[in-house]
Amino acid sequence: MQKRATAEDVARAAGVSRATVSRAFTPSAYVAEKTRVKIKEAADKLGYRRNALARALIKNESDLVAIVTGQIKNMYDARVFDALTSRLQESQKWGLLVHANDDEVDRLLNEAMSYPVQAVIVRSGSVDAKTIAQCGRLGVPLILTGTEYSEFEADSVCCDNVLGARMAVETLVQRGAKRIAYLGGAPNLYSDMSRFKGFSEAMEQYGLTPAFIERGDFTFESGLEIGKNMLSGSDRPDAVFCCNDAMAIGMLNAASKSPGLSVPDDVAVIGFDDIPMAAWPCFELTTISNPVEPTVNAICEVLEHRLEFPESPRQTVRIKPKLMRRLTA
Amino acid sequence: MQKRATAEDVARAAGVSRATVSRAFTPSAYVAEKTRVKIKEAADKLGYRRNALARALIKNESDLVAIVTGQIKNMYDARVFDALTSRLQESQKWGLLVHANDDEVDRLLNEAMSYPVQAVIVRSGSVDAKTIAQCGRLGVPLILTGTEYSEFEADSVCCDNVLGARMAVETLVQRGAKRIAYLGGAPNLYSDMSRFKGFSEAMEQYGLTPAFIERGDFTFESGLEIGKNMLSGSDRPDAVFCCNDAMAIGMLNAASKSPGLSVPDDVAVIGFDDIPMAAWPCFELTTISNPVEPTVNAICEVLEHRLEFPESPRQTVRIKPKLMRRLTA
DNA sequence: CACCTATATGAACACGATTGCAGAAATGCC
DNA sequence: GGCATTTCTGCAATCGTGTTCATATAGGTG
Repeated sequence: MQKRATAEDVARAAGVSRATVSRAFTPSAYVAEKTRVKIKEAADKLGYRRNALARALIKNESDLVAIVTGQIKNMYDARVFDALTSRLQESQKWGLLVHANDDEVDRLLNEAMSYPVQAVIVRSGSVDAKTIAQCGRLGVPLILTGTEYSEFEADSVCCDNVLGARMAVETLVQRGAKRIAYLGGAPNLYSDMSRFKGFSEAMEQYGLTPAFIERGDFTFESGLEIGKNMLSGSDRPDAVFCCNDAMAIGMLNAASKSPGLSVPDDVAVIGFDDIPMAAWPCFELTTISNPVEPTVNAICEVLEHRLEFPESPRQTVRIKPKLMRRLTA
Repeated sequence: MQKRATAEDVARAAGVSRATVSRAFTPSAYVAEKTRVKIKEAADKLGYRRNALARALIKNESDLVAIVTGQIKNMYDARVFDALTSRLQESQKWGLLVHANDDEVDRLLNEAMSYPVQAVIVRSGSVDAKTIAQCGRLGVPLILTGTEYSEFEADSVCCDNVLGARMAVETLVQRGAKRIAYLGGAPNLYSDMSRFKGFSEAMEQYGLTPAFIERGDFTFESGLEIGKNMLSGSDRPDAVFCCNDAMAIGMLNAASKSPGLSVPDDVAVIGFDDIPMAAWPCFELTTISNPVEPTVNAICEVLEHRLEFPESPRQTVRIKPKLMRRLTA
């Protein structure tokens, strides 16, 4: 195994000083065109690349961005992640991956902070106040997405969940639903809290009380399981608002297993997110779209703004959800 | 925005030299216990973390591993990615994400090589000989997964696709299928090539000729579209081997849209991968499992072995597929 | 030719850490 | 106390690069 070629090696090969090699790779620097060509050739021959670590050390710009993500449980997470990393790369930033369950976020993020990342994007999991303070102390901006912590010094980008849930209830009410059920996720998660808030507000506004309030874990399986119970009794709801599409599709499956129960006439189902699967002909799920592109764009814009103006007041961007009307509601 | 505290700052605060601070954070070094405590306290107060970049520069161990991945199109990709990153972290390695379409892999990987990563794991996309040579020249081991390039100097970990496809054909033949169709992906992809090879070999062995040979793009939509055509004619197949589950589920949907066609009696369907969705009660897809855990474990073992013995001969690990018998075949 | 300016280059320091070497302090033994 | 040994600490060099400063060279002008 050979060692990486350094600027020193290139300098020797090209018969110049190390400083000149450095300049040959810096667009704005004074280097005679002839020298530059000579250096680039020598560099090519040796397979030289500038050492990003040494460079970052000096310039204090590592071009690294930590991306904190939990387990990717469904295609919605996958798509956001995908779009985000790809978009970051376009702005010459590299994602340093921190894969953590909720209870590990703090420990792992702390370890990752050994790398002087230029920002931390938290896509999931909860971050505690101490960690946030730590980021602040290290001068690393923090961007929270999919959640919102109004108490803390961090930017955030998030779907307007309250509005989305309201739209869902409205859609169900317009179909004539009276006994509407709520199927959420773990109540400590922001997405459950905020969607439940929108749901409750809208219900109250229409003078309705929830037929059921149940919580799963955002997976298909939990939607199916809870759905089976919910739809089997004589007091079954005539509509269900599910906090994400995976659970909604589980609910649809539960409905199709219940004999003599048709969707949407006997029970309407509406989801949240609009994953590609929702549009599949076997589901045709009506859902509230939580649009990926705008979210990712907003994240990157907030990031770039923050890097340029570190002291600017913190931002909270709310992405507007959109009703995707299909067959189930 | 404040600056990061450095070892110098801690040294001043604790009244010792920078060297001693460094030693306080090195488990095996000679430091008086009292001094170590004093230093740790000062470090805590200042929010000091060792700068991983400076450390990597000296020790020539960045603990970074480049992970090259294409677009995450389905849950199989997502699960592998998930498991891989999480597993890497357990061995104190950090993933540097390179998100690239097939035609960008070379360019982006080259850029990423500015960071002295300790290895490159390529999960998708094709890498050309020049890039592989470049990795070799930089002394960075390359691990290919999901593909195999026997010509190149790289380790690889891959499902035994030939065997898996054979098992699929066998399963269909045992049900009495005679007119078996093949639904693959782009023929330049290793997964299509190798699965087609296994399919063809098994068909020949049983004295059968393929009823259809079609290729989609590994998405649900392409399975649905091709399925509609394939199943509508009078010469329709009595069984279909699909190269992945997403297309197989598209095919199932096409079948359910074809009046009077029942699965598996009129047409059996078998997939590949065993994504969680395959087990959902609405699909119950029989499929060839391409197990995630063993794959990821193998990748990490190969990686660790390679880092410890850089000069050892290159390895090719084949992961054994497994038949998951459900209702569709 | 003398002089000035614009352009090229190299020497040297900086970034934040690790580590070999040597000297200082502490300890043990006679 | 004198001396050897062990434990601890600081100095200084090092990793690979960027950048300032000073100097050297080329080119133009009178």
